[in-house]
Order: sequence, then structure tokens, then C-alpha cells
Amino acid sequence: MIRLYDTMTREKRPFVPLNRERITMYVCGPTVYGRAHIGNARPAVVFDTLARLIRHEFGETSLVYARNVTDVDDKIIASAEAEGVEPSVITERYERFYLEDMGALGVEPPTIAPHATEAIPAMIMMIERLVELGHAYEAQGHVLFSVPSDPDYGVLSRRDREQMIAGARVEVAPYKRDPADFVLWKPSPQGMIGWDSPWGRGRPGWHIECSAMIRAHLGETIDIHGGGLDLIFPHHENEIAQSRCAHSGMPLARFWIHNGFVDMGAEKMSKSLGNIITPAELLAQGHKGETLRLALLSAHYRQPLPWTDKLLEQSKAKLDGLYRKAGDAEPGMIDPGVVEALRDDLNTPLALARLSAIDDPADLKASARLLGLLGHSAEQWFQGDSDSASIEARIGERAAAKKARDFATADRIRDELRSEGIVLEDGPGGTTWRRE
RNA sequence: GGCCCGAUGGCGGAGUGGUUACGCAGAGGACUGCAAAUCCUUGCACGCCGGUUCGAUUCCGGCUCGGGCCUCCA
Repeated sequence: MIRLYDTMTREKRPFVPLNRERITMYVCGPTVYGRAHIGNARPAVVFDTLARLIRHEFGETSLVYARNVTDVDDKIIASAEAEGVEPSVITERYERFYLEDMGALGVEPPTIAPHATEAIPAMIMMIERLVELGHAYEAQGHVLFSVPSDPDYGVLSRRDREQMIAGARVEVAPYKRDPADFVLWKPSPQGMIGWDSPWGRGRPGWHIECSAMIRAHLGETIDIHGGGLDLIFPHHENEIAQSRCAHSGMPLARFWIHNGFVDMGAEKMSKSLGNIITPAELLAQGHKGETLRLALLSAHYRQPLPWTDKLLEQSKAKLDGLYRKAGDAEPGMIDPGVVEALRDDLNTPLALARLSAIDDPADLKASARLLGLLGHSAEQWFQGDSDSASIEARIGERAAAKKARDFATADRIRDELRSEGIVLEDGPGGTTWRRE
């Protein structure tokens, strides 16, 4: 029995899917206008791990996991204009980078990756329905969702309209009937990306994309909706309003799961604060993707995760130890303690602790794979793409020197290799080596 | 101002009404020509003030500090 913390009810509840042969999970994916940073990688890794757990519990084919790609957006348009290219050039480039970066972190591709630009008819259909039902209205080429038309608006973020208005720090567009109303469709001038619609040529607002894609690919009510904490308001609140109003009050999601932030110093890592670090940079510095994954799983997913060099060192050291123990064993049995930890609201730190207690190399490997770890051979992990022939030749020279008890020469060779990042280990069966 | 979250040893980080995980780093020992790796041993913590309780790090209240959201955001 998996238990998950639901942001809607603010409590941990048993996860019982609507249909255990077709469990549906939707996670807000990237807006592809820039390289993903570590903070963006956290939900990808967290929900990848949740997907692995669900498949372990309910069967390989039980889960339909959708992670969208937002490929129409004002920031994309701005980037495209800045580079003098079509938006698709930007979106294709950064989607490719995203998949590469997440792949390096051991994130498996989701079951489906719906693109906003491919779901425009579904969005138009949903907006039309909302207009018909009086939940949306057209104004100066825009279509806006009428927040006062939804008495339940605010349930997820627990704020009422008074509060929202009191705290509103946005300038209210003159065509809005209510300050809280948000855009479903906005006009696109000639020359800008756009689609024909009943309200003229335009493009969708951000929130409607997810509602329409969920409806089109997964249905009216899904089991799990995930994303970062900062999406609770307004994004997920707006999704809920749109979908519920368009679907006769059917709830959009049965579990709302939100991951905490990756922090730099005391603040969250974010592009607008300019304190980001990307997997691509870390990989280029020689860190391994698996180290980054372990680092991201080292705190519970709802807790903030401080990102430091020390965290990376510790993660690397821990992985070295796990690879040493697992060796080249074929995966055996998954340890029940690891599964039990994950079933408890995806308690990855506890699962990692249980992993350390597994003595059998085969079981360690199988259990680690549930977390997306230890997917390489020990040789790949420790030696990578090194020039092994030359290294082994020098180890041979050192062995000869050792045999002649010429320790000065032997140590010189060892020090030389050491300065190249190669560490030697003399064991009963001879000398082995690894990249530091 | 409103809503929400957090505070655990040198670092990371679970968890629990009563002997407080685990990892990394450190110290000592074994092993080694010396190392590395490994094994053994080991030191180190629950923000502050009240309350409930036989007993609170754990429950309740207040406080302090930190963070997040309040229509760019994972």
C-alpha cells in the first residue's frame, strides 16, 4: 500500500487508483526556452522515482505518465525574436537538451509527452465549453476565465477571494471583469505564432494547456497531478477551476503532489534570481548524472534541498561505496525495507539508508534500480572511458618495481597516475584502478 | 498584510511519547613496504519559552529565526 501526501487535503492518504490497470499521472514539464537547471530537474527525478514505484507495485504497464512540453509561451516568442528564428527552432533545441539532461540523471522518458502546440484544438474546445457555460467571456480579443463564476476557486491554495484581491500586486488589465480573472486565449498579431479560433487569431494562455492536454490524453479525472510547490498558485488552482467547470464538477486530480525547491544559500534556485546551476554545467565539470540524481533524492521530496559542493562530494562518495559493494552482480531481489520506505510518501532518504544496510550485492543492485541508481557496471562507474591499456601498462611497470622492492619507483608511478586522477588499490588478486 | 512550510550532531538527512537511524567527513585500531580500499571501535544533535505527561526532540500554545506563494517560476 502506497501512501502519498496530498496537497489538497494536507495529509498522507493511502493511494488507491481509480483503475489499477490504467493509473494516470500528469506532471508539469518544461517550458522549452532555456536549459533546465537543477531545480527544474528535481520534479523530473522525483516523479520518475514515483513512476518506478507505481510500476513496481501495480505492474510495468499499469501507469500512464504524461509530462507535457510547453512549446508556446511569451518567453519562447521573445527568445525566438532575439535570435531571429522561428519559435520552433528554440523549442526543438531546448526540448532536445532537456531530454539529454534528464536522461543523464537516469530519468526515463514519460509514457507520453504532449506538446501544447499539438493540443490547440482541444484547448479551443475546452474554452468554448467554458464560454457556453458562463465560466468564461470574451473581451477585446481575449478570452478570460471568470473566477467569480467558480465558488470553489481557491481550494488547493486555501485562499479566498478577499485575500487574493487584498494581496494582488498585479496591475489589472482593463478588460478584466474581475481582477482575479485569468487569460485562456489571447490575440496574436500578424507575424507572431498563432492559430485561428472563434475569437480570432491567437494563442493559448498557460493554464489551459495543461487542462486540455490532461483531458485529451488521460481523461477528466486523473490519479496524480504533480509539479513544483510554486505551481500550486496560480497554475494548479487555475487548472482545477477550468477543468472542474468544464467537466460538470468532476475533480481534476485525486492526489496533488508537490516537490520542494532546490535552494542556493537561503533562497530557492531560480532563473529570475539568477542563481541557477544546470546539470549540463555539472556534467561538463566531470560530475556524473547519477551523482546528481542521488543528491536530488537525498532529501525527502517535500523538503527544501540545499545545493552545495559538499552535497555532491557526499553523494559521489556514497555512490562509490554502493558500487564497490554491488560489484558486477546481476540484479537479485528487491529489499522489502527499501520498498516500504518508498511506499511511505516516497521517503527516499530512508530508502537510501535501507540500501546501505543490504549486504547481498545482487539484492543491493536490484533495490538501487528501483531508485534509478546503480544502473551502470562497476567498471563503467569507476573507470569510465579511460585509456585502460596505457594505465595497465604502467601498473605492470609498478608491479615489477614492487617485486624488485624498488618502492621509490613504484610510488613514483603511483603518484603520477594519482596526479592524472587515477587511484590504485593493491588487493590480494593484484592491483586495480579507478578514476577518482 | 494574507496563506503555507521549515528549524535535528562538523555536513547531509530520516524518524520517534521512554534504549535517537543511516550516509559523508573526523579520530583510534587491524590490514598494507607505504598508501588506497576494506573491516572493527569511537566522539558529536533534536531553535527558545511555557503547557499536557510518570516521561517530550516527538503532542499543544506562544516566541525567534529562515524560507515559499500571493497571477514569470519546478
